[in-house]
Amino acid sequence: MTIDRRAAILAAAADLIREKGVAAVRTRDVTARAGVGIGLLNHYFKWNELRALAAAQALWAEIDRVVPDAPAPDRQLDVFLSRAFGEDADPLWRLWIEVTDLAMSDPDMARAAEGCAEGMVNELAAILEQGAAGHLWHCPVPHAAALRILAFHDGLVGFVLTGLPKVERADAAAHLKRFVALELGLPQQNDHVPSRLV
Amino acid sequence: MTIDRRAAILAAAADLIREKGVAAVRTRDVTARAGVGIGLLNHYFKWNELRALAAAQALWAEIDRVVPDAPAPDRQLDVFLSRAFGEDADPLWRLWIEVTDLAMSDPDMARAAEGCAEGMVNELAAILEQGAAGHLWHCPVPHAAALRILAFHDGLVGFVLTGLPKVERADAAAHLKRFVALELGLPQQNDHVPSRLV
DNA sequence: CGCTATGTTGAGCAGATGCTCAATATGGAA
DNA sequence: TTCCATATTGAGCATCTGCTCAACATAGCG
Repeated sequence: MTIDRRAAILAAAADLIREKGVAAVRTRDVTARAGVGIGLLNHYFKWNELRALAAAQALWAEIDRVVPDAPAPDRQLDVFLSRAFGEDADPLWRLWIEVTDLAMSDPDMARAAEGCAEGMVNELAAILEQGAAGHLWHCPVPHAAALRILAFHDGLVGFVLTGLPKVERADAAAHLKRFVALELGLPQQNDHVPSRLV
Repeated sequence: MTIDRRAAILAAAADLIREKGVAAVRTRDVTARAGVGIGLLNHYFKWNELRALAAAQALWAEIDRVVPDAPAPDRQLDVFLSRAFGEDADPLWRLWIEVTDLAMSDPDMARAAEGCAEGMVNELAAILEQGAAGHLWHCPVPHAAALRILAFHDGLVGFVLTGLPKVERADAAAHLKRFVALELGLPQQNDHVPSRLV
């Protein structure tokens, strides 16, 4: 039995996408990294398919790297909020922006990224639901609340990463914390939200 | 004095970008539309510069088309909210997503789009400030509030247009209305926000 | 008219890139 | 060992695309 070179090609593509972004990766880069001939890539994949599968795999890998487990829902939420605009998470969100942009015109990409998007919402919704069940906060419709929080976060992340418009990371984090507190009926912690922002 | 063919090239590029998106437009498309030779484009511009200038011009044109004037700030806000997720506005937001994505790796694009981004924030901030001055609502820091509202809107628009994750236009509009009402201390209008969402 | 400066043209260049396909290697069955 | 199906290779093809540059057109001036 030979090594599974199909999987090697997919893994190489995902690695390269994490390193250079989706748009910058070429078929030749992938086959070189995987240590196989150019022809083999086209034997197993069409480039659009491979790129979409690899991008989704890269997204999951970044999500796993950025969103670690925590014991209790309130700790999980703290971790989410404190890492939301950290530079550690930049690769994830750069990739996310690129993938969603491509998904507008590439059906393969749209299909492949579907699971990631739903996964992110569901993961946050689960945290919110657990916290609500444990009376840590109030959250009648966790899925909808998760959607809102992620939408706000997504928008702010775009601002921070593109500078359109220019927003400081710390300000973005403060905005998000304030929104989440509002959303969950938690008391505002004014040390986190400078009066210049609200 | 000859016709200003430089302006014709820029205008043709902007038109094509509005029709097909930034990524789909080629130098040859632009010169053909402008009715000039290929060489003239390169005489007056570098392609990256032209693309960035034209994209910014296209953005402004879409903004002007989607955001008309209204007499009073509360009417302006109503118009903003009711059009925020209308299909009329799709071209604007598709373009916006593409431009911000490109701005991450293209300094020309980032510089050209800067004004658009600041303009959108300032325009909304002005509305919020006027409304606050007229005691229509409460808004201590209009610029920060405008930033938050646009960030939330941007995030939701991305969800609606890419389907990552899938969100209905009507739900997105309801979420945004609720967010704005919360932000401005307005009473919630429950007919606009189904209980399924909150 | 001749002369010069500026405006304009488009065939063709150079480089990039996904993909083909004839040739070759490999592994297992008979 | 022989044979065949499958795996694998990479030079080369076809296409695309921004840009060059030698040639040509035009307008203003003396």
